[in-house]
Amino acid sequence: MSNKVRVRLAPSPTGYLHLGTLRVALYNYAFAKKNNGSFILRIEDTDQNRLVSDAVENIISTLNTIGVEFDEGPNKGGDYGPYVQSQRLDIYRKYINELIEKGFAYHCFCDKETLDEMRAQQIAKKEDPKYDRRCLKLSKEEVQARIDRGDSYVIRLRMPDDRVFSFDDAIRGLVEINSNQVDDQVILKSDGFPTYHLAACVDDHLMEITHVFRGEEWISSTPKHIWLYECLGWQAPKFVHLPLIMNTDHSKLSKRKNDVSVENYLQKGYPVPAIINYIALIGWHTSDDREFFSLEDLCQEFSLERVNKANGVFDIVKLNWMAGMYIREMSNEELAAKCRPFLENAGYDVSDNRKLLAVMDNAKDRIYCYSQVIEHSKMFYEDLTLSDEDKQILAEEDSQTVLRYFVDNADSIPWQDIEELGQFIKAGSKELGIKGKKYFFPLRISLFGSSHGPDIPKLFNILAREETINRMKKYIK
RNA sequence: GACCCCUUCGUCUAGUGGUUAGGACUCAAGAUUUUCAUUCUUGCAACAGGGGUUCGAUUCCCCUAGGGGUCGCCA
Repeated sequence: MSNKVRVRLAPSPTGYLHLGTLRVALYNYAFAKKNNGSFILRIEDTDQNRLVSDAVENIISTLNTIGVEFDEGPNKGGDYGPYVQSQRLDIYRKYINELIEKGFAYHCFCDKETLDEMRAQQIAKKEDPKYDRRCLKLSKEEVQARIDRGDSYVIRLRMPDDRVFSFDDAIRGLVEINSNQVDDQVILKSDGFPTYHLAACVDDHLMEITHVFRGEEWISSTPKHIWLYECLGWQAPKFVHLPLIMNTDHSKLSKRKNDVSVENYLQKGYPVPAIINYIALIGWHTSDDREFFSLEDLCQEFSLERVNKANGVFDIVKLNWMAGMYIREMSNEELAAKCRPFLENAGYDVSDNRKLLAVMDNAKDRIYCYSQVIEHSKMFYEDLTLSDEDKQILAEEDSQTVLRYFVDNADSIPWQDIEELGQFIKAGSKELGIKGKKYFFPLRISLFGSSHGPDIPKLFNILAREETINRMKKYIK
């Protein structure tokens, strides 16, 4: 076996790509790149009841748009396939049989009701709920008889008694757990599918995975996995238990309290690099004050030593700030390309490229995701709806004078240049002897639909001559 | 409840046996701007508590507390 680093992302297709899974993917990917290793995608679809039909598709396509590339995987191929667990059932069966033969695993015929009752009794007696191994006492003949009879059964892993399992976690260091705390885990379900524990261990070994990145919720079942490797005569990989991402109230990040699927953020039009950057920073940081990292930066800078131990709160406010920073860094052309689908979807005619770019320039400072471009551009593409208060302002004599002034001087307005527009507009104020709100409100209201908004010269520039004059004329009595 | 993991501003974090404990987000104030947004400046705000070890602990050790995770034929 080579020493080459091999890591895998092993999502179960029970939903769209989760923020937590994204972070594991990012760390895996960066770790692989940094160490010249391989990154593998493996689909863990052993729970047939919770499958979501288009989840695999979503997970792969989302990972693609994020930009993490796999060296091996379901639609990619590789020497260790298949990369979908439901296609590896015979492999698992083989090792399960081996475990049974060696006495490390046994048949269990207890049904759900029996187990529930057993647990209830144990809890009542203040004991730790654990399978009491009643089926372990069954003789070979009894077991065979019940199988022949067609009784439904599962296979359980027999954990050793009173043995301390310890492992050197890459993030936490030495972790020790006594086997007495660990249940005889079901490794083969009655539907013939293995559970995560068996499937993941077998696959990680067969696929020569060197580092297992996963959330810290797996720490307490790690003894099962170590034991499994031992029973099969295999060497366990290095475990890398990552801290969890939490809701603001410090509960485990959940659908109920946050948008947890990456899809949500993609749909809203958060810049992909911002999503990557923000998520990577929950639980990882360099030793300096830097906080902007591209995927490439991450691949260069990432190290396990700098992954935090403590859970991290997902703070949408900071994500929004960071996303806004990425948008402000974009050129108007880039932003237009990203926003175009949203604008077209809203039914706006964005064929005038000059106008589109000017609208983008204005929106850039005000949004943190592309979908928000609508609320900051609708006043340039739709007819304005004015409040009664604003209508009154426009009806005032000074307002009328201001509007008429610009309509009458349309020919001499320097429409192309914001600087010159500014000067022209200032000069108008002097000439009319109207200044401050009296001067600027009618302009902004008639052109923009609100007394608060972009600079007047920008408004002129965005709308250009024809539309500016038309909008003003509309409110001249 | 048992076991395991964790603990620096509200949040993400940097950091060291001796620092005014640093940065970022948020918030507040100010500047710029006719207004809004952006930008800039300043400010508020943390070493969970108690014992040790030490000349000296935020930093090392122990205990307590708090938070989180696990205890499924889910992953």
